[in-house]
Amino acid sequence: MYDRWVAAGYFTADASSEKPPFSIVLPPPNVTGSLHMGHALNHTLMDAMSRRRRMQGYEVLWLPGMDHAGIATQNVVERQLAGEGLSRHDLGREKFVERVWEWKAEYGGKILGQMKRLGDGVDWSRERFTMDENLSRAVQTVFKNFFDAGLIYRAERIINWCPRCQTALSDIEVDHSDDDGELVSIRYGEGDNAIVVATTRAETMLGDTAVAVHPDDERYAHLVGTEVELPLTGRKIPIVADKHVDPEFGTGAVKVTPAHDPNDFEIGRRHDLPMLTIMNERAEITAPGPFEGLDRFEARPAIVAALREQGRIVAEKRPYVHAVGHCSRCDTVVEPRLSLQWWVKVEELARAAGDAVRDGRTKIHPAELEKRYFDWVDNMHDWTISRQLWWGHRIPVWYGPDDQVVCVGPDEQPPSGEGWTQDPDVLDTWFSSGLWPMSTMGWPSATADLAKFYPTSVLSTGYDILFFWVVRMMMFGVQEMDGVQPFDHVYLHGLIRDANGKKMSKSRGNVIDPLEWMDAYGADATRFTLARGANPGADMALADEWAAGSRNFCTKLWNASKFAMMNGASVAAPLPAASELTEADRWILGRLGSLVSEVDGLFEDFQFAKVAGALYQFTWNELCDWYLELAKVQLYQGDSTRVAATRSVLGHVLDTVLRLLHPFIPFITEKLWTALTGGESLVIASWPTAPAGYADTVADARIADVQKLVTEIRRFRADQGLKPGQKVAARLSGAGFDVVSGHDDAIRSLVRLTPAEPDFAASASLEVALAGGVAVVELDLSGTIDVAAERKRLQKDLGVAQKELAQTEAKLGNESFIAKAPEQVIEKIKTRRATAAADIERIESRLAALPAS
RNA sequence: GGGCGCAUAGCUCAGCGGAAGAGCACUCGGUUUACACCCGAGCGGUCGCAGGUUCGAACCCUGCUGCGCCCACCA
Repeated sequence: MYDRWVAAGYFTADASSEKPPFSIVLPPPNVTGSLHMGHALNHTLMDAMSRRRRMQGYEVLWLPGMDHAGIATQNVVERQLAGEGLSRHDLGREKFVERVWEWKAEYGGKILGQMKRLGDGVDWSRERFTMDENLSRAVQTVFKNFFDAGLIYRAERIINWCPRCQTALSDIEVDHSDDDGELVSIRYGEGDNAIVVATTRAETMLGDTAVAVHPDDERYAHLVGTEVELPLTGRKIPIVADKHVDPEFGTGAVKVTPAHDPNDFEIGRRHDLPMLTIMNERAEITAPGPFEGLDRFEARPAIVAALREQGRIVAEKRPYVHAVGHCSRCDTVVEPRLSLQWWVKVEELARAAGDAVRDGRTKIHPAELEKRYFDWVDNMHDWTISRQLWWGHRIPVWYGPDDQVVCVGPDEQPPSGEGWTQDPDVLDTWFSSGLWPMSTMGWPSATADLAKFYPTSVLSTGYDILFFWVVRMMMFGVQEMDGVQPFDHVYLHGLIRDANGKKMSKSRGNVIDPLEWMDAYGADATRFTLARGANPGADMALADEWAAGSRNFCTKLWNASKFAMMNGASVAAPLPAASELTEADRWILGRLGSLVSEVDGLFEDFQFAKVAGALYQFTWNELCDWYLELAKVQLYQGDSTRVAATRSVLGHVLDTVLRLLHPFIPFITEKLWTALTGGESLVIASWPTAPAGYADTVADARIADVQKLVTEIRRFRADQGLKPGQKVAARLSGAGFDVVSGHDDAIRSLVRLTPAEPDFAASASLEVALAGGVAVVELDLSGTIDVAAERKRLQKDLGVAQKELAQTEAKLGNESFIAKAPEQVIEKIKTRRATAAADIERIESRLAALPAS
């Protein structure tokens, strides 16, 4: 079925169309990735939005693609090489990159096949990859533009370095965790001049170029400006005063290693200290001496031991838990490292990205998350964009023989001649994925796609990615598209958790695989489950039961449709006029109209869980539980006109429900709808509008009374221990019944009541308060009535009514309430009091009339 | 350490100023001619705790407790 949709071109967008555009770019999954529940959720919602818009007559573009995922992909291929006993250096850069492309061709993009299984209606003719030629061109263009505008610069800074991946990491590629460390106190200097510092990183002391204390710290005031001898090195280093130092922590004196610690780097800059690098890119000690060549974690105990030998350790090691950064890819402890990197100056860009939301050009849903967006945008640090990898977009900068630096635009020739070399680094993956909404549509060329579909309508993603991806797209888009935001709406869904509310993760082993769910429950049920849980910005806990419930719903829909079609449901004839229909017909059509409006409103508000809930409720509780049952009476006992009308109503209601459900449940609805209507495909069918002219408050009230009467009789039967199928003779009467007497057949059929014969002798009776008055139901229980059960029931009802009376009287007796409450509220409470009083009277007389048990 | 959010029926969640709701689970009853992946009936909550505002608070304010997420350079 999916292949037929694709082949028919339903998902292929036409940029020259006259229809209004609706566009979504798929957040590109990593080329190494496979479908997890978070994807399944997001894809379901994007698919639902785009399917609905397509049915509404929009020209829909849902553009798919993948991210080259620099570090992740390079790691995968390097691991593969390691299996062959090779490293990337054995192959060399060019061969290695070739190898990555081969890997991509063979194993990459597994997720795309999984998307088809889910039913994603994406435009496959426009599939993109961040390393595609045009996307690379976009990257180069932006780099050049930023470079020329001074928004990109090269600087030596302390950066997070992964000694295993051998690359710089951006802030977001570093995970912090509280690790156990040991704080050791080391005495620098001798005698009166001595000062004790505390550190968890003793090995960096070889690179110390100062000791810092707080300017107001009187303990050390006399030492500021003097020098101490750095143990093990014989170097003299100054003691400086810096407000960064916390006098309360440790000894109040801190060793300063500007080349290996971000804080110390800042202190070093403030005091113009030398930046002494003592570790190489593999985090091995390079300082000459006995420790040279040792790994940082070997050097630490070695240096502590050497210091102890000299009597420099003044306090024993003390366990200390502190936050330590880890590489998000390989979990190696990050090493701060002084290095020359390319940076994006974010201040202006971030402000513009913030303004786009402040001005309402881009709306974030749910709006509460705007606060987080502003927090992030207003406090952004400059962004390190160079990565010491081979897989990615190479930095388009060439260095010449006389320290020349040339940035090469996409249509320019790199400088040639002796001594020119290109920067060996590649760009951060987010640099290219941040251009996604533009680059996928052909930017920097002025393409038809760009004209038609940019800015995109909605960006849908998890709130966890708001900061690093959404913000970047906003910065790039606003900057490069003359201030036009990349999307009108940002919808943020929650995170998926397991049944215990824990985050799903491979290490916890609590991951639910959407593919397994699709095997077990079907793609439709999987999608519907996710939709039912999608409250904006709120996390959802998943369990198999939810999927089973959705599967049951799909089965219910199937059975109900089958039943309707077996009974001739059809859309061949137009819906008869309201005057030719029964109250039951008008009721369901009126409810259907409300449902359509409700669903539309909720969809516009990104309230997917509520859309799904409303459809579930209507289909199961109104259509199946009531209308189909009422329709049976019309179909089996009605005349030919009645039968034809009922078939038409059934057909139209079912038709509309299938259309409304299609965005969430595409496969089953397509199958049922084409069978019902003979139409080509529901994918290109029109979105329903509320059937006009059928809403009927009188019919609604009548059916509500029928429902109440039926429910009460059922309750009575259950209390009396009657078997559901057992037929009981009954006489129905009373003012309340007179109003709904037109539904006599339906009521009797729903509660298995047979007509009262001439010799009818009631042994039990029941009074039901309806909107139209009290209905009296007299039943022949052949003389046997469970008086105890009946008394119990009546007493329970009496208790409820008495409580209600007491509550309402207390309220109405409250002078302040009467003085200040709005009129409608008081009226409502008066009505409640009257109803309660009448109920009490009725129930009491019933109780009095009961024979003693 | 800073910021944000959440605490409502056994579970997952709606409701966010005027009568405590849904689905699932549970109990009871069912050979009702679409469906047992079903039908019907029922049980189940001083809305985390303590104050305050209000005629009225699950809903607004303050504090506390417990979770969760994001950010973060306290050696």
